[in-house]
Amino acid sequence: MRIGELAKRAGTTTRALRFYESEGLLEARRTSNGYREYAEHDLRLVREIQSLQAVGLSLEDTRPFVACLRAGHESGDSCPDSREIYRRKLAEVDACLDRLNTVREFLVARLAFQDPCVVPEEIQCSS
Amino acid sequence: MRIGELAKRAGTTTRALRFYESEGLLEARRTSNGYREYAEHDLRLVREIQSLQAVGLSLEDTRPFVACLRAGHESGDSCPDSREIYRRKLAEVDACLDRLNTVREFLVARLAFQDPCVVPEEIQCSS
DNA sequence: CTAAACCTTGACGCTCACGTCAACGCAAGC
DNA sequence: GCTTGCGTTGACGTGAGCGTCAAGGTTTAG
Repeated sequence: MRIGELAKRAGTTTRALRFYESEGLLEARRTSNGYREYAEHDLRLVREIQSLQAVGLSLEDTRPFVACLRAGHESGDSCPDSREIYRRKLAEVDACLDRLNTVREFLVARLAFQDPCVVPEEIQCSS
Repeated sequence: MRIGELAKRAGTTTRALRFYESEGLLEARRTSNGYREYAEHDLRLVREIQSLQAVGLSLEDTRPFVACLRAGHESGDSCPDSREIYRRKLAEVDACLDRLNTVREFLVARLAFQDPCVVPEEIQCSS
């Protein structure tokens, strides 16, 4: 299958797929005219990347999962490196939740009363 | 006070202050040699901007607060526009909290078992 | 034969809040 | 007079994950 079909089946764009390749997440053999040719297996890889991005992992963080699938495992998160990423992300999420709860309380307080109030330190939770 | 002193007293940089000015958040009269000259009042404005950024508001969102202070109010969030920003932000934070809790449960589940699991839709909570 | 619909690489655009030069002027201490 | 440390404007860089041309080659349907 060529890049357009893979993109359509994965619900993404050719640009994204080329970007993944440039990042070393995806590989493709080339046909004689230089077109990329993908296998069914690659659809699985793309879907893995997408679902991980959906939970807020960076592309960088998806590497171990892709490698895990490439290594032949049935699921991308059955390898130690992948599970470590999960743990790191969980810690991040927990920290973010704490922070957002603090912010929430601050906002609620400011909306309820009009008293000056001490402000927390910094913020930059993403994902 | 000149820009360097204001930056130091506010714990920020001259670059940031010039940027605020370019965004219309801060104004300064100029001395004969072209140097910016700030009043004590401006320190208050900068602090307001900083504390709002600390709770995750964008610079754009700090405008009403700054305007409120400029209008002579004792606190930047005593004006309707400011309070509206608070409400919008609170809604954002709540949505983000929901999303992060979903993500958290997903991560915990994946770490606990190794079963395949349906993945949520999209993510992009910031602040 | 031609137009449409694919594919290729390369390169700039986007968001946000500045950081980091570059190249210069001004002021003060020695 | 020279250095040091202020200030000025302008312009490009940063990160993430692509979007969006640009300028071409290829394949297929009519």
